[in-house]
Amino acid sequence: MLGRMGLSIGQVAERTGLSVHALRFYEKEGILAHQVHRGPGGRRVYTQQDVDWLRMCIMLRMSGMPVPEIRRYTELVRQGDGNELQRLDILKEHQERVRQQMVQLQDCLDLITHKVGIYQDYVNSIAAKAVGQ
Amino acid sequence: MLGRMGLSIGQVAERTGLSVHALRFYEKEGILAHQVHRGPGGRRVYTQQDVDWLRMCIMLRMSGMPVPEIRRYTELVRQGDGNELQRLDILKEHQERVRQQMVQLQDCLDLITHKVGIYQDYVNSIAAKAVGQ
DNA sequence: CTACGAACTAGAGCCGCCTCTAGGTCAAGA
DNA sequence: TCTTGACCTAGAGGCGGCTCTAGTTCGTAG
Repeated sequence: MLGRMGLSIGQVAERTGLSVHALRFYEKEGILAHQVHRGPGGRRVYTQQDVDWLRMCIMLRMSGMPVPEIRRYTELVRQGDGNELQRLDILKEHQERVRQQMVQLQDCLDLITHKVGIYQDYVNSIAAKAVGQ
Repeated sequence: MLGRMGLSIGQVAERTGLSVHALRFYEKEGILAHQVHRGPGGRRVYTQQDVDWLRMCIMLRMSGMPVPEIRRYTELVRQGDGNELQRLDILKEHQERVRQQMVQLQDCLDLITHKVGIYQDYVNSIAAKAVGQ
């Protein structure tokens, strides 16, 4: 049961939506800000902070930040104070990429919506004819 | 030189931004609405319509539609009139996915922007201190 | 002639990101 | 005692989407 603050890998999987496989993979990839503590039998014991960190990583991944870049960011955080400017650079760069991504996506959406409109009108007109006869 | 309407694979690559490899790959995957005509020596000859179609496919891909689904859509178009409702379904479904994607992306962007703000303030305050001394 | 550039085919290879397997430990419950 | 289930490690495997290789065939330019 791990005491009130400790979470098993399964519980973290539930809470984050990641698979236990993915959690171990992320750890191996150096994507955890603080080394995961081990309980009896060598089992991982996560804290709420780990879960919070993972949730942020999930946001970064979802928005397309590659694993190696998340690792670089994580390493800076692990190193501690003094590199805030570098962290800021990574975040700003990513922010810009996400903005561009959204613009692109909006263009795609406009095209799709345009085509949906055309097909919808066509399908409606066919249906109207069928009723008319 | 291919006559005024015919384009070589290289020209289409230039015009679409796809690689010639990708163009052959897309064709093999059944992602061309009309069979590509072949010129002397078995070389592909594309029309402007092919380019237009490819540009739409690129939009679908960019917005995350998987190749197999683009193929299904393409097949419907190849079959000709009568299946507009099915085409509409595919487009609407994708439209919805893109919308959700944008919402997600906006959430990510909000988080990132929030963090950028925090780091920016911090970095500014450090800079201010340095000036003050 | 020869040599270049651009095209061709079939199929292998690569990258990113997990996902799964094999073989094992351990604790609690029937 | 035996089984079940959650966990462990190391490493193989899979998937989507290209990308590249090998070995040719052309047509034009030097």
